[in-house]
Amino acid sequence: MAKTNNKPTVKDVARIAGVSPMTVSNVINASGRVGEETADRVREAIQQLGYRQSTTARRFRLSKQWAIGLLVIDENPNFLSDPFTAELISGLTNYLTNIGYSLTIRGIRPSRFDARNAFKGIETDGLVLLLSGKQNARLKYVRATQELKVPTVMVQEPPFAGMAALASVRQDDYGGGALLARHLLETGARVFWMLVTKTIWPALEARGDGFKSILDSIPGARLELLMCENESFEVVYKTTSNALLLGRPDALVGLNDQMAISALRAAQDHGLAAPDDIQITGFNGLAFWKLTNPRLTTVQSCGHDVGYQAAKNLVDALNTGTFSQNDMVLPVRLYLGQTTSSRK
Amino acid sequence: MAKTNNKPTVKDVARIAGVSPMTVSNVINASGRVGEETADRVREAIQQLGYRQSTTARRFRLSKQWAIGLLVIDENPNFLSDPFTAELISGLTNYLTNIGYSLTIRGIRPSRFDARNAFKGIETDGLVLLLSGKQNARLKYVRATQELKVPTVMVQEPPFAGMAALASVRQDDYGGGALLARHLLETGARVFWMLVTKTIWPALEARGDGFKSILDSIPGARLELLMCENESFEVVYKTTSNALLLGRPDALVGLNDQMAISALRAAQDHGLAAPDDIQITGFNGLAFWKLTNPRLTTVQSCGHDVGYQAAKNLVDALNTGTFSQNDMVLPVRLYLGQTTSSRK
DNA sequence: CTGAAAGCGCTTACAG
DNA sequence: CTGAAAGCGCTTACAG
Repeated sequence: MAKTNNKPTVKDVARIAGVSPMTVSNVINASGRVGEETADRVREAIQQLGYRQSTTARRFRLSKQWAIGLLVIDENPNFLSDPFTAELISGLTNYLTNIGYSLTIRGIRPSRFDARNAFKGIETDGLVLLLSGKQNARLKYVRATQELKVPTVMVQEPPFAGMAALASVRQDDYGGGALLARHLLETGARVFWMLVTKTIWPALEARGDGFKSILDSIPGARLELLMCENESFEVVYKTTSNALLLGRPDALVGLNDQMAISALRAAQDHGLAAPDDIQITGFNGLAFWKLTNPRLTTVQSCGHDVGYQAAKNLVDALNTGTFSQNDMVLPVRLYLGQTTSSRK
Repeated sequence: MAKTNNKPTVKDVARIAGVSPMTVSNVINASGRVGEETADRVREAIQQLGYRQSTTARRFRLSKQWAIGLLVIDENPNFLSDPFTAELISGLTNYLTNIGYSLTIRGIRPSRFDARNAFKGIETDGLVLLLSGKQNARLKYVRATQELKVPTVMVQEPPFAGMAALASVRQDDYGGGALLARHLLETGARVFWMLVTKTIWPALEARGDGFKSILDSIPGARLELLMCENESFEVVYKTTSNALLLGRPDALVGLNDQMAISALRAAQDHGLAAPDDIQITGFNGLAFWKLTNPRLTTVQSCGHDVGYQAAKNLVDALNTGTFSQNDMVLPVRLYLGQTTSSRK
């Protein structure tokens, strides 16, 4: 077959330099078993021809991709606009880029998930999973990804039992929820409304569960759920606003900052001031949180670290054959803002 | 050489189905020149073996990647936290995923840019460029990318003359800046402080230039630049705060919403209320902007559309050989919020 | 230190 | 409708 394009190859370089292709290969990959003089000749030929190594051919030959896939299962196609996800991806790429790996991101909407086609065109050395949905749905996604037979790290998700090629890296969302509950209880709050959405994210669930766990032992403490169709400003605002027509909690609990702020706006428009009339807490404390007014009481997430550690754990597993740590849990910390009272 | 792994190949499928490898290939790629019965036998064999086509081998064979690269030149390694960039990427992936392409993102810090190594490991059918820095630095990046010899689209950047394999897709930032200036002039404002950063983004420059262009013909109108080391909350807050000790403009002009809000907080802490004591405008109106309080007067960007059109334009060029449009400019619109006065 | 041979998995002409 | 041959660009044993 005729060449489809005229890019120079190792063969061309070899001819110009008067050596064999594998000597060229050795020079490029710095194997160090080439004479200095020969290597110089090869480098000159590379310059002269403008030769660039074909990554595709190399990947093919070595059946190694130097690439990690990130799979996000989200109903929202614009999942990058979530600050935690953006931080997570930053952490992943910061680690991977340094060691010459690239990250391939794929977002799939659960309603369109099809085990046969979901991973078409994806070929990576490892996989990072950010899953949403009910436990059995998440298990389904994990089972499907296992067919790719590559080491996999789930982020923001507790481990599944009995899957060796699968590790977890997550932050202590449960503990963060507990921190918020203790703080609010100390201010005297007893009646709580928690904003939840139909899309289930295990991390958000953990925050909620951590919060509830503290209330259980407190007499008089009461938690109600405000179910929002999705986490857009409009929906959270409207849902909160409607609920406030019928009652008023001591505190509104958002499972992330966006929802907390949306609810805060609704409360303000009902003439309620934070923290005196109503308290509000969020979760994440990333990027835009510093711009919130009043500054939100929140738990500072470590999305970047979760991504960084997930990538590190995964690449280590690629190199050693096993995960050094099967469930990594990173700490979070409470940040007191202006939307909760000081101790009463 | 022995096989490095035991994944089934077309050969294995062919043997089981009792056909030749190219018949398997024809079935997989639905060439349609295979008898129904034979095709069924092949599909059964695929099922039985759990065969998955090797994307790498296919890419290698056809020297086509079905992949687009996004190159971001940014001093900030966490460039994903910028709402516009996140929207842009959403737009790119939304278009690309639908047609079976993937997006490879690479962020490079200008100080570390090295033409020889910048694109190591990147092999894509096309390139999208989001550049920062001075004009001649940007030109340098573009020249370097041209060595990859793939069609390239610059986003948020006006076209460079005389480069055929290069097109531009951007929004009307200049016009957006002009909209804001006209609006502020109508409120009676004459003295403006514009928040600028050391890192030069052509889009932000265009916003500033558009703004200035309107002031030029207005007697008494005065523009001063507040130079911020970077666009973090802390720096913009501090810079604005220091400046407010020495004077007070009629309006603060942020070239994006983040900076505008940061400046607004400084103004508030100086006892200035918007819009009565001081007016403030932003730019972008994406994601978190709805959460701003008071709601910022801004220009609504279309980062998603810019990304979507850039991807479409690029893939069309891949298929046809030339760009149908060399400079696409998308419209923006003014959104009046609560940080500017109504007409006086 | 350097090279001739073989092959990674796939698909495009070209025959039949 | 189906197949035998060739080759995409690279690198790993294996010789010398």
